[in-house]
Amino acid sequence: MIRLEEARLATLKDVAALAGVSVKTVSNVVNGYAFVKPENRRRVEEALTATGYRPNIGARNLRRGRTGFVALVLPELVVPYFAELAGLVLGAAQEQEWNVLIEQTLGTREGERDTLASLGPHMIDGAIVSPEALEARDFGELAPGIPVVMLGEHSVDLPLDHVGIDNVEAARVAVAHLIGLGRTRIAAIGAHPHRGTAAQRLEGYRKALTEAGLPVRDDLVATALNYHRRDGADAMARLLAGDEPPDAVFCFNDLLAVGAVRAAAERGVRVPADVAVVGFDNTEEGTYSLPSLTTVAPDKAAIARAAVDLLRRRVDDPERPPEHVRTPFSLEIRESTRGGA
Amino acid sequence: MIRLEEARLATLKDVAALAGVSVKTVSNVVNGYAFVKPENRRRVEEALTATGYRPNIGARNLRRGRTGFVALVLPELVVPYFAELAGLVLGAAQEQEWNVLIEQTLGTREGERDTLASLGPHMIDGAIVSPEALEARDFGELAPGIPVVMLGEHSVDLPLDHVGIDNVEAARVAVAHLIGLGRTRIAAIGAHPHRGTAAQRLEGYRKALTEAGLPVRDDLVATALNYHRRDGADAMARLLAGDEPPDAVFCFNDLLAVGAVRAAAERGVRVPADVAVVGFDNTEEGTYSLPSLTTVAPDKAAIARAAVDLLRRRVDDPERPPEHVRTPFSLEIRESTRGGA
DNA sequence: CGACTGCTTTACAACGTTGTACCAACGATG
DNA sequence: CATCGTTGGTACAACGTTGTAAAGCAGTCG
Repeated sequence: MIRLEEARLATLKDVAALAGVSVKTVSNVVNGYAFVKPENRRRVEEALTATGYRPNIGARNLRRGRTGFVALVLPELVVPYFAELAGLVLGAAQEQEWNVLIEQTLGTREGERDTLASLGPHMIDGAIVSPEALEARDFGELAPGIPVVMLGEHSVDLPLDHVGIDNVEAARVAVAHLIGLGRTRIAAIGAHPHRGTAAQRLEGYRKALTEAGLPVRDDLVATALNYHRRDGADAMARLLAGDEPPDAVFCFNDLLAVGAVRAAAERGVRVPADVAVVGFDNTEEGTYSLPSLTTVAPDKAAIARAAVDLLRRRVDDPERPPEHVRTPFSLEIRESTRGGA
Repeated sequence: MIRLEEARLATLKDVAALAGVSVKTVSNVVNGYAFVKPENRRRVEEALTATGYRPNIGARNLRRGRTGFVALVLPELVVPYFAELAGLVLGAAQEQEWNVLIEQTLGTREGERDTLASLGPHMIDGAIVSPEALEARDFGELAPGIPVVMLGEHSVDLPLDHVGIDNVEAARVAVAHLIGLGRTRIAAIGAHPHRGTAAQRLEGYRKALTEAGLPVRDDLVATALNYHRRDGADAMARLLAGDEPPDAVFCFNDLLAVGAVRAAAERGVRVPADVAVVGFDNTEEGTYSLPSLTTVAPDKAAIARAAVDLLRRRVDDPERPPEHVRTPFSLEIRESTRGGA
């Protein structure tokens, strides 16, 4: 049963020798060029399967000037939203015959800059970037002219393609839902000095309160420097320790919400009876948590698809004007804002 | 402020022309060759920064016969264990100057085979594979001689490098913990016909019961064809509907455990009072869930590091005998098996 | 002073692929 | 019969890089 594999992989040259034609003819067959004599085509195809030929992508790309790789630059895979999104982007990219290089920036400006710098310009055809702390000048690090699609909101106002939901409106809807439940001391968790999405969600939060004639109280806006469960728990603990603790909390992502729920439970504060909680991202974790999470649900599949489509079009035509795609979202109402346990 | 970027990226030739030396001398400087006259080195370095030269990875790899890419083949990024692991592998690979190509197989044999086949042999230096349904013959799809490191247990007995914890022992420890709480009707969730790890964890489960003189009852072993939250919930529902419902459950991963806890809660069954629950993987989700999850905690960082190290050594010396690395684990005891709510 | 040694640099080929230019048949057209 | 367009095929160069071999130039030794 021991089978000696040929040490070297077959190249066009090997196939050509076996089929008795020129290298270029084999290349033509491989690339589906029309004008090849049927007889020769057959011979080449036989030789192709006989040798188990696989094209050398590197060499092909060197010649063609394309790499077949795109980078997906995101903060952290351990954040379920990004893990889910990455999975969907992987799928969408596969349809474009693109391989995806996932790069983690860890959410810091340093990390984002290093990543952009390290992505050799020759390495990728383009990049899908989900920035957290990126600023305009950081884009100088990207190789000149690399096609980029941005995900989520970004404060930097660059002429780049962009995909995202209407964060202001989504936040407004979420908070309006809480107001509709009769809650009046509604807190927000997730304010952040440098994050574009944070600013927008905060704006939506304020808008909803104002529209309902409720005061916007600074002591009910909790900052979170990261968006992990721990940060949500810490923020909730601070809010609950205040003089007038909130009766509802709008968290800027599901992880913060999970942490907030946990912190509440640890203090004997019931969700939703004492505090209603809304999250953001509709990660699967929130549908099984106790209580399950009411959350803003962006259409992640649509985001992934749109991002890859946009990148494809940008790569094919670098001169086209930048496009902004708004993807839909919905509000998933679950136990954390409902009567149920 | 408009800056025209040069259309073409600088190549060694451009740098050489600017510095007034040969292409090879520039290459030597770039690669840190020792014997370059200081004067020339200085000139080259100036030209290097002046042109903003970045090596063309594709061309370099074509020449060197290495690609600088490794594939990480895993079932699904939405499974937190794999997301966490992927993040760690990304970090470890970065230290080896490797770029990581993440491929999702979706846990099916088809997916795993397609993935292996699509990874052009020229595309990667090696692969780290976390198989779920893979069988021995599928490895024929991998290009002959591609270095592979396997993660987790695999039933296929191939001469491959391998990293994983002692699943039998880990499962035994987990179940022994439940027995130590005085539980006697201990169920298992996660049996699977084709999964190597499932078989091993089941063996550990049986071993612990037998050692304690408890009967192994087939009606307390629940199959899960996937390891998602939904599968855990379904399995738990089936168990609770039985004649003698369990007073403890050992789940083969944390997602199953989360689903099981949810299903119990929906039926008014208290965790841990009525049913104690143990998970596996120590995902962060389990530390914030209500109740928090007692779980087997593999050292994921150690796994990632070992996998990358092993792959590096295999790439450097394809002839070395396969190595099996056992990474440590611990049992994290939390609320789901403790007195607390 | 010739030969050897060690440093420094260069020209050239090669990795595997594809675009360009060109050549050779062939049948159809003038 | 000369010409032309179509079809089928090939040789060569080039993408950007690095290994090899070899050459130039010191200085040193016998």
